[in-house]
Amino acid sequence: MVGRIRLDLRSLRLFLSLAETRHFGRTSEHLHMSLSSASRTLQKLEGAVGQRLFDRNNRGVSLTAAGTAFLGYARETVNGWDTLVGGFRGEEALVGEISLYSSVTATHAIISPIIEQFRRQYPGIDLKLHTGDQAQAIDRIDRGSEDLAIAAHSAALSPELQFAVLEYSPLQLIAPLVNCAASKSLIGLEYIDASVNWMDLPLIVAERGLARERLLAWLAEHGNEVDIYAQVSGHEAIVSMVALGLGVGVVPALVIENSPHRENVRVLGMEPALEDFAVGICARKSRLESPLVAAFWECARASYPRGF
Amino acid sequence: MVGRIRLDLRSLRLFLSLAETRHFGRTSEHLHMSLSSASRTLQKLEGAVGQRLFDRNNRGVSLTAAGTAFLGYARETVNGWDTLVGGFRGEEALVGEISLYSSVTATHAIISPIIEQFRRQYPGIDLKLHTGDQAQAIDRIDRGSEDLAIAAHSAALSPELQFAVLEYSPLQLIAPLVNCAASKSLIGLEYIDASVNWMDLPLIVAERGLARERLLAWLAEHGNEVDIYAQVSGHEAIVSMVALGLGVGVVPALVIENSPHRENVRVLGMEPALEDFAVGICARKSRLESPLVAAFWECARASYPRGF
DNA sequence: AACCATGTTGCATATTATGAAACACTATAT
DNA sequence: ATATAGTGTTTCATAATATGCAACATGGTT
Repeated sequence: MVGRIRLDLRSLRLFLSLAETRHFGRTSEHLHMSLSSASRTLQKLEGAVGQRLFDRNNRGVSLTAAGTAFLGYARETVNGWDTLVGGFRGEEALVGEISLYSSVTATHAIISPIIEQFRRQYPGIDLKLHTGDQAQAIDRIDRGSEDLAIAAHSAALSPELQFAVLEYSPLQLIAPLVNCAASKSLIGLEYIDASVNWMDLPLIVAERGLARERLLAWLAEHGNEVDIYAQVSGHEAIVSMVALGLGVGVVPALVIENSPHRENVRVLGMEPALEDFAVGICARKSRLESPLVAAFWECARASYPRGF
Repeated sequence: MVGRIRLDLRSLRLFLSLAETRHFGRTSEHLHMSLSSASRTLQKLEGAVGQRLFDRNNRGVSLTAAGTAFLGYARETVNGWDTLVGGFRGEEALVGEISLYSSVTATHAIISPIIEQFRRQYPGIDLKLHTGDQAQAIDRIDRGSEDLAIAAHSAALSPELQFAVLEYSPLQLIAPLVNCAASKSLIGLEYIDASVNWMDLPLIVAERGLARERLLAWLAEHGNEVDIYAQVSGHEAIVSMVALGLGVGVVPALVIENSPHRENVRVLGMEPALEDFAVGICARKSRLESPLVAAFWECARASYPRGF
C-alpha cells in the first residue's frame, strides 16, 4: 500500500537491540533474522521516521541524535505493549521473547527441566533456542547476540557477565570399544598410567574451549608428547569419532551420558583427574534487567537448587 | 514469519477510528481501505493482543473492557509517533493523515488554493481526497467517515458539526444551446417568466441535496407543474445532460463555471432568484480537536478570509 | 596486494495484505 | 411468513511486501 507508514514492534525491537549491540551481525543473531533483512528493516524504519537513526561504518554502528531521541519512544512502546498484553494474560504475566544458546547435549540434559517449568509459568514468553558448540557460548553472550547461554564456567569471565553454576560434570577420557590401534594400546587398563605411551593414542580434541585447555595443560604438566589426530567442533562429535575407533578424547561426563554412542566407548581414569566442568547459565548483567530474562534465570535457579 | 507479533501504526489507527465511529463501514471509508480488510486487520490485532477489543453485532460495534484498556496505549503510541516524527521534520511540524470529501468541481474551484498553502505549511500531513456527490458531504461528516468536507450549508445542521462558509454561489437555471425542444420553448427569453410553460421544459434535477430542495420548494410556491425528466447524482452530470439538450436544470454557478460544457449552456434568470449556495467547509467538532484537522481548517480560513 | 569485517543491494522466492464477491446473521418492513 | 436492509465475516485470487542468498562496496589490517 503506497504511502504506508511502517512502524511495527519487530522494527522497534530491532532498533533497541541494535542500540545495545551496535552490530548488525549480533543483532540479527539475537532476533533470528538474516543480516540483510535486519539492514533492510532498519532502512524502512528510518524511511518512516524520515531520519537516520544510526551511523554505519566498518567497525559497527552508533546512534545518531535522532536515534537517541527515538530510544525513549521505542522503549515505551515495546514495554507498554508487553506490560499491557501481559496484563491481559494474567497478573504479572510477561510477554515477549528471549534467546538461549546451548549445545545439543545441554538442551536435553540441562535445559529440559528448566523449560518445563518456564513454559508453565510464563506461557507468554517465546523462547528462541539456538544450538551449537558450547565453546562459543560465553562469546555469544559477551557480544550480545544471545540473551542467555548454557556454558562451562571459565576463570577469565568478564565482569559484565553473570554466571550461575547448575551442576558439575567431570571431564573424562574416553576410548573406543571396537578393535583398533587405540583400544589395543589400552587393553586391560582402567587408568592412564606411566605405562601408556600417548604417542600410540590418536587424540581427538576440541578446536577450542575449556576441555581442550584443561587437557593440553594437563599434558604439558605431565610432560607427555601426544599425537593430536583431529580437532573438532563440539564434544558430541568427539564421542562419535571415538566410538568409531578413530582415537581417544576428553569430554564432560554429561556429554557421554547423553550420547547415542555411549555404549561404544569406555571411560578411563586419569591421575590426577581433570578439573570438573562447572556447567551453568550465563547472561550479561545488563540483560538480566529485562524481566523476561530474569524470569528464565529464576526458573533455572528453582530447577537446580543445589547449583546456585 | 510464524509467531510474529503484529502491531503497527495502521492497526492502531484502525482501532482508534473504530473506537470513535463504532462502525466498520465508516471506519473503512475514513481510512480508505476495504471493509473486509478492516475486519481482517482488526482480527489480527486482537490475535496479537490475545483479547477481543470490540463486541460486534448487527447495529455496529462497542468496545470491550480490554478495548477500553487498550485505548490509552494506542493513543499514546500513535500520538507519540506523530509528535516525535513531526519534531524531526521541524518545529511544530505535524505528521499524519486526514481525509477530505469534496465534489470534483469543489476540488478545482475551492480546494485548490487551500491545498496549495496547506502542502507548503504541512508537508508531513498526508491529505486523502475523496470525491463524489457533494449532497453526501454532510452525511459523511455526520457519521464519521470523513474528517472534513466541502458542502453547502444547510439550515438543519447537527450541533455536533462545525461549518464555515467559504463563498456563496448562486443557484442558476441552465438551458441548452443546441437546437432542441427545450431551447425552442425558451427562444429569445432571458428570464423564466409567466409565459413559460414548465411542462414544455424537461427538468433534470439532483437525486437529493439542497439544490433539489430549493428548486422543488420554489416550484411549489409558484404553483407550476413540471415534468421531471431525470434525477441524477451530482451537479456536474446535470450540466452535461443539459448541454446535450436533454432538458433544463438548476446548479450552482460554481459548477457551471468549472464545467467543460459551460459554453454549451446558457443561464436563464429566475424571479425571484433561488437562495444562494453557502459553500463551505464542514467537520465534526470532535475531529477539530485533532491538530491535523485543525491545521487544514486554519488554512481554509486563511485562504478565504472573506468567507469565515 | 590480499584478506577480513562491516553493512548494502539485486533478485528470486516466500509470506502476508488486500479487495471483490459471496456469505451469515439479525432487525425491520411489508 | 417473506423480502429487504444493514451489519460484519470468510473465501479466494491477486497484489504487495518481507525475506534470505549471493554478490557487492567500503575501509581497516596484515
